[in-house]
Order: sequence, then C-alpha cells, then structure tokens
Amino acid sequence: MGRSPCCEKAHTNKGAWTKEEDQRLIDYIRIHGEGCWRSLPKAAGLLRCGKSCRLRWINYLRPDLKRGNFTEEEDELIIKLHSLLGNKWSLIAGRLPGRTDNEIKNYWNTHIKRKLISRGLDPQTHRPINETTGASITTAVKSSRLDFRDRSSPPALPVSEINLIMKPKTESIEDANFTSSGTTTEEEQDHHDSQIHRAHEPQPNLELTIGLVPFQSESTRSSSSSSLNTAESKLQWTSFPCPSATAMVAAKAVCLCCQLGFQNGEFCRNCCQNPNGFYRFHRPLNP
DNA sequence: AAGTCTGACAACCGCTGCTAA
DNA sequence: GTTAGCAGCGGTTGTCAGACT
Repeated sequence: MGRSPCCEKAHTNKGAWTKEEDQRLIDYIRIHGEGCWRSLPKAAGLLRCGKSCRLRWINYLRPDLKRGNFTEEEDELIIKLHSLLGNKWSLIAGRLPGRTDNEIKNYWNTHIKRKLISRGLDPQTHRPINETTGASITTAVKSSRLDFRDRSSPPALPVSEINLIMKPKTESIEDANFTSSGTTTEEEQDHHDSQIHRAHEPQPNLELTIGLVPFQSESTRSSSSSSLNTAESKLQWTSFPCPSATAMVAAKAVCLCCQLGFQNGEFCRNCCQNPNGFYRFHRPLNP
C-alpha cells in the first residue's frame, strides 16, 4: 500500500549532517524537548525530514550516548539477547545503556556475525553451523512453527503464563514451570513444543530470568506501551539473579529515564521500578 | 604513488503498529 | 469498522578511510 512521503523531498537536504544542522537540532531539542518530529524541522529551521532529525538525534546527538568500542561483556550480552530476541535491535539496545539500535545492528553485521561464525555458530540460529547446514534439519526448522526465532516475533504467549528460566545447558527446559489456564491454545502449544524441542539442543547460559510478570495496573504502564504479547514485554521485568559480568552490565542498563535526568522520584517509582525492586528500560515520556 | 579492495558506519527507505478522528 | 497520520523499526545502501597490491 505504502504511504505518502513524510515530507517534501524536494525541499529537504540529504546526506551527511553538518555541524550547523547538528547544533540547530540540539538547541531546539534542548529548549523544546523531543516530540512531534514531523513539525520539528520547520520549527527548528532545518531543511531535513522529521525522520532524519529523529534518527540523527537518537543515534548520534543524544547526550547519554556511549561512544567507543564495545566491551567484551557487551558483545556477549548482545549475542545472548540476539539468541533470545532475534533481530529486534531496538529491544537489544534497550538493554545496553548508551547504545543505539543502529549502532548494535551495524556492530552485529560487521563484528559479531564473524565472531559467531569463527566459533562455528550460525549467526541467525545460534546453532552449530554443521547442524544448521544439514538440509533436512534446516528445512524442517525453517519451515517449522517450532522455532520462534525464525519468525518475525516471538510467540504470542501471555507473559503471565511463562516462567521460563534459562539455565546452564545441562538443565532441561522441560523443567520450566509452564502454567496453563486449562485451555491450551494452539499458539501456546506450539511454544511449549518449541521449548521442548529446544531443550534438546545446547542451551545458552543466558542467566536471564523471564519470570512471572506481575500484574501492571494502568497507572504503572506507559500509555504508549504495547501489548504484553511482545518480545519487549517478555523482558520487561527481567532480573539478573546471578551477579556475573554480563548480568551486571544488563542490570546497569536499567533505568534510562534516570540516566536522562528524569529521575524525579515519583517518575521512577511509578514507571521504572517493579515491585521486586528491579528496574526496566523505559523511554522518557514526552513532557 | 596510484588504483583497488574492504570494512565500518552514517543515513535513507519502506514498512508496521498504534492512535485518533 | 475504516482511514489517515505519525513514530518507530529493521533492512539496505552510500560514503569514506584505511589496507592492500
């Protein structure tokens, strides 16, 4: 179907941003804050499309960005999150403070892919290459509904019904506590099947707990938060029980709104902290 | 020194999902 | 229920610097 262009292309600059454009954008957002990207260029006196402004701000001009090389811990965390979430770069970026989805995506394509291949792992499936290149297995997995990593999004399983604990590879995932409302839907069954299926594969030691998600009242949920049946919601209340290096990195990724200076106490108590005292990533709300 | 290749990354494009009218 | 507008996402492309021949 497509959509009309977001702006008059004939009257917009393209290509690399100049220092002057950067400064205009920074100055404008410093005064007016983020929001309404469509009207921002005109208001800020920029001959750019709103999407371009948003991208430039989010990926390069935001003050909280961490520049520089990725650490080994970040590498491993990205790999683990990718194995769990697939190419959901924005979700992965949400767990890495100061990193952007674009940055992680580029880094994945240029570094981590090769790193995994050198380890003999398929970057998409995180399985041994000799296993995934086996025609029958590959075909079966690719076409099967069992492997949710090959689908555009994880299975739409109510998060409240998952208590999946990624454990060291010796522990069968069948032991995970799946509760059911009694009427098992096809989707749920598929997911359960997939877990059983994957239980017989080498499991990454993710040290991530996808625990029971406590009920969130409307007041504690961002108005723009999407359905719980999303990959984001699967990790919304992620805690890191093991103080390993990667877990510590992730645990520090916690409260972006605090990092951005929105840490008036009420905001964080209500929006970032769950009843267990763990924090989750949160985008700042528009003022 | 010049030309070519390669890797890294910034930016663009098209699409999706959400929301309000 | 439908439509349009918007923000945001992920795939892809373009550009440039450094390595290599």
